[in-house]
Amino acid sequence: MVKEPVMLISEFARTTGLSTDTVRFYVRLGLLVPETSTKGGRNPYQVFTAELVDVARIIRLAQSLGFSLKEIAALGEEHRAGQMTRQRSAEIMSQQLARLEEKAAHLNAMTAYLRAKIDWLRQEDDRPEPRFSDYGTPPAFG
Amino acid sequence: MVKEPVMLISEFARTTGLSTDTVRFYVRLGLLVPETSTKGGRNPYQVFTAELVDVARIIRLAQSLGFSLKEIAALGEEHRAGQMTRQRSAEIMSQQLARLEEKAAHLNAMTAYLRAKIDWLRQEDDRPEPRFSDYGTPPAFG
DNA sequence: CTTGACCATGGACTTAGCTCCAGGGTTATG
DNA sequence: CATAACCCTGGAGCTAAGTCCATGGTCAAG
Repeated sequence: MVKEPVMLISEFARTTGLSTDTVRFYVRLGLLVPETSTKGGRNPYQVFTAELVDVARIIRLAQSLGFSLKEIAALGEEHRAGQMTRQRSAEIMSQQLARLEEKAAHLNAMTAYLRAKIDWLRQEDDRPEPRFSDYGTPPAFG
Repeated sequence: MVKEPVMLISEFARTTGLSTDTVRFYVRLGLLVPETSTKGGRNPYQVFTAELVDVARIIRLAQSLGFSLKEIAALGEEHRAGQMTRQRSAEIMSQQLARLEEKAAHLNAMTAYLRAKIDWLRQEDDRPEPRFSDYGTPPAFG
């Protein structure tokens, strides 16, 4: 038996780089679901596992890629809510994956455009300035 | 001479899919810099060019990739502020490009993780569940 | 059994990014 | 010149995502 790292909120906050306030905030939103310690009396302490450290990292990453906490929560919600079959879980994750790939496409469009523009700027020539519309994803957002 | 499409705010809003309120908001933030019409008397009308339609698209795209309006504005600020050399512009854009590539790395990490997990879910085997920390970018955010 | 380090709750406050008026000017049309 | 259809400014209000107390309970050390 390897000892699973288990910690209280402030240590968890330190290891994830979040503030305790933010951690509690995420717990309220259901993004993080810590266990309940027997300690703490009427207001029991929350205990966080190593797994939750991973979850926290995913949350921050997803967030930095433009997903809202609500969207991120939805994922975990469904995961815990129903005792889903592995198949169902896989389906949901595939949808999530599709959204990531969409973002990747947008990213590639912007990257290509920027590259072209940088290139254009570096050459002292008189080709026409690159236009974003030529590199873009068609006019669809979300 | 091809007629550059020039429009007033409501048409611009329609073609970009933004609300006029949002457009005005962006103008206030300096994200969009329309020209000033001679019409409108004391409160002159703003006129928007096709170029700005492109800018609006870039803004929305960048935003969907997790850039804040402030970050997006900073880009354009510097662009307009100094009469920059092409070299300088290229440098700034290269930095921007680096940020995009960083995001791309994050995206790839998440994508790889999700794929692994989906795969794991679909196989009814008993390999260990994939851990995000094995796919991730090291613990650095921003 | 006191003291310092934690923990919890609840609520007020902040910033970003919009959205929604109200009030008033301008313009094109008949 | 009336009237609809625009335009402008200014300010209030809203949601998301935190942040910042104040207040009070719990625990471990000495």
